[in-house]
Amino acid sequence: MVEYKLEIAKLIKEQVDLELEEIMSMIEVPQNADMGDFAFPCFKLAKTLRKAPPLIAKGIAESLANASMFEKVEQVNAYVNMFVSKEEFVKDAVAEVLEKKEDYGKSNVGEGRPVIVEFSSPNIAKPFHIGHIRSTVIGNAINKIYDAMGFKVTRINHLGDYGTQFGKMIVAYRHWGCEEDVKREPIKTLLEYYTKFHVEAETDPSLEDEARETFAKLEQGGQEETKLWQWFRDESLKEFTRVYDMLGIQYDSYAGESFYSDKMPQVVEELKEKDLLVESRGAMIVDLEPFGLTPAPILKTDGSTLYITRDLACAKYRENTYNFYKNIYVVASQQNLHFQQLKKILELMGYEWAKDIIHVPFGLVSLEEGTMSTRAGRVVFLEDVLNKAIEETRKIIEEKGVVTENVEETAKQVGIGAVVFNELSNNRIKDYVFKWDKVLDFNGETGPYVQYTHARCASIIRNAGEMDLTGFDPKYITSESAYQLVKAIADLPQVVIEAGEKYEPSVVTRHIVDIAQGFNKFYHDEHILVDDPEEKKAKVALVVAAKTAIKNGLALLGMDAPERM
RNA sequence: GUCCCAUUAGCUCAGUGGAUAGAGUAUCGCCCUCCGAAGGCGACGACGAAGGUUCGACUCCUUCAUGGGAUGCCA
Repeated sequence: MVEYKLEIAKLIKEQVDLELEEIMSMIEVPQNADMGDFAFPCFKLAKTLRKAPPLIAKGIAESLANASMFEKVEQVNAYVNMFVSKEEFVKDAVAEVLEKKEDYGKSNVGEGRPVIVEFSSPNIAKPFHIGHIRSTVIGNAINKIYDAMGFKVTRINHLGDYGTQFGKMIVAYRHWGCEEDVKREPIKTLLEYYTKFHVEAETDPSLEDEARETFAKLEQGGQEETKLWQWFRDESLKEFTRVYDMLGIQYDSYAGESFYSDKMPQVVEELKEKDLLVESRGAMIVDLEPFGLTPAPILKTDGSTLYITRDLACAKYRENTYNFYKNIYVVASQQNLHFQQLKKILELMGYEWAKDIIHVPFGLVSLEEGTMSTRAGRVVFLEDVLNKAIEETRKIIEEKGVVTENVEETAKQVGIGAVVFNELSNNRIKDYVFKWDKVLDFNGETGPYVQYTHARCASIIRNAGEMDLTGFDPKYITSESAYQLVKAIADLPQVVIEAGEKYEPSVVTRHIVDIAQGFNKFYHDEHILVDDPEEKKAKVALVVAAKTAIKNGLALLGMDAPERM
C-alpha cells in the first residue's frame, strides 16, 4: 500500500502545484472502508487555487478516474476518494507473503547500522517481580523490531550489580549467612539478609559504616569481598536466566554497572578538564541550571561515584565499542530526569552522539493494595504469574481436548504468550494496576485470541492437504471481508517500521489483532475449502498469508504461534 | 514550590489537524446438521473544564481541575 501512495501522489502532482512529499503527507486512509482505500482532502488548496474545495476535488477526481490503478474514483464534498483495483493489489500482496515466508514483515531501513537495546537490567539479589516485566518484554520486542528493520542489534542486560547495597549484603552474610540457604534459594535468601540488615541497622548504626567500608574494599578489589560478590552475582543470574528462558529472551552482553567501575576515573578526569565539574556542598557536581535541570552530582562528599557517573562511563564505552547509531535505554519513566541529565552532560562534553541516546520510558505497575514493595510483602512475582497463566491454560486445553500431544509445551506457549501480549497491548507510557483476572482472561483482544486464530489457519491448511498455490486467481479473494484481510496483511511491514520509529511495540500488537479480526470475519463470511479447485486454491493462499503474517508478527513480540491449541 | 506525564463508553484501552471518534470487556439478545465457539453478529454506551489558533481541534497553544512521577550526594 505504501507504493500506491507514491503513485497516487505523482498523479495528483500533475494537477496541483505542490511538492511530492507534501502531497504524500496529505493523502490519508479513510477510517471508513466504504469511503475508499485512499482519500485526498482539498481544503488546503482552496486558498492558492481560489476555488471551492469540492470543485477542486471534482477536478482531481475526474483526472484520476482513468488511471489503471483505480477501480473507482469519486468526489465527496471536499474529498477525492480512491478505490484501487482489487485484483492486482490482492495478487501482489498475497504473492509477496507466500514468497517471503518467515521474512515477511522485514525491511532494510536499518541498512545494518548498529543499535544497542538495553533492557530488563534487574538488580542482583532482588526478586523479579511483575514490575520488571515491562522493561524486559518491551525491550525484547524493540530489539526484535529493530532487527526486523535491518539494524544490527546488540542486546544488553545492564545488571544492577554494584553499589553500597552489596556492602550491606556482604556484611549481612558475614553476620547471619548460611551457604546452603543461598545455594538453595539465592535471591530469596539474599533478600532476607538485605532486609535483616535494614532492621538491625536501625538499632545498630555501626552496621552502616561497616557496609560502606566493605563496599570500599570491594571497589578496591579486596579478595574476600570480590569472591562473595561474584558468588552472589552468579547465583542471582542463574535465577534470572530461568525467567529469561521461559520468555525466550537472550542477551549479547551482561555488562552491568560493575563492568564500568574501572572506567569512571577517566570520565571524572575528563569532566574536570572540560571545566564542567564544580564543588558544591562538599560534593562534585555538574551544574545544569542554565538548562532548566537540577544539578547532577558526580562524586559524593566521600569521593565515591554515583549512578550517573557510571552511566557516563558506560555511554562512552558503548560509543567506542559499538559506534552506535542509536543507544536505546528501556527504563522506567521515573528516570526521565536522569536521562535528560545524562544526555545534557554528554552534549556539554562535546559529543555529538549525545543525540543518539534514546530513553524509552514506560509507566508504573502497581497493585490494588498500592505501590509494590518487596520489603512490605506487597509484591507479585513474575514467575508466579507465568506459572499461573500456564496452569490456567493447561486446564482449558484439557477441557477442549483438541491438543493431546505436547500439552505442556502448548500450555507454556499460550500461557506465557497471554502475559506477554497483555503487557504489550497498551501504550508503554501508561501506568497500570496489576490484576490477576485481567492477565488470566483469554477472551477478546488477547494473546490466546490471536494464537487461536493462527491455529485455526493452520487447521484449515491441514484440511486442505498438499496444494500448489502458485498462480492462484485473485478474483476469488476480492470480497469485502477478504479484501479487508489482505489490506491488513499488506500493512504489516509498514506497521513494523512505525513501531520501531516510535519505540512502541503496541503498534504491532494492535495490528496483529486487526489481522486476526480480519481473518475471523473472512472465515465467518465465506466457506474456504470449497469444491471448485481454483477458488479453493486462492482462498487457501489467503489463509497461508494470514497465518504467516500473524506468526511473524507474534515473533516480533517474542511470542510463539502454536499449530494447535 | 518547580518540572514531566496522564485524563476518551460502567471498566480497560485505540485514535497520523480532516468525513458518522474505533475496539475489547461488562450488560441484554442471536449464531455450531457446514473448514476449530479461546469464534462471529446485533443492542446499549464516551473526548476532565474553560478560553484561543485554524476553513476544520480528541489531536496544537494558554489557564484550571483530578491522578501519577521526578525534584543534588539510592538506582
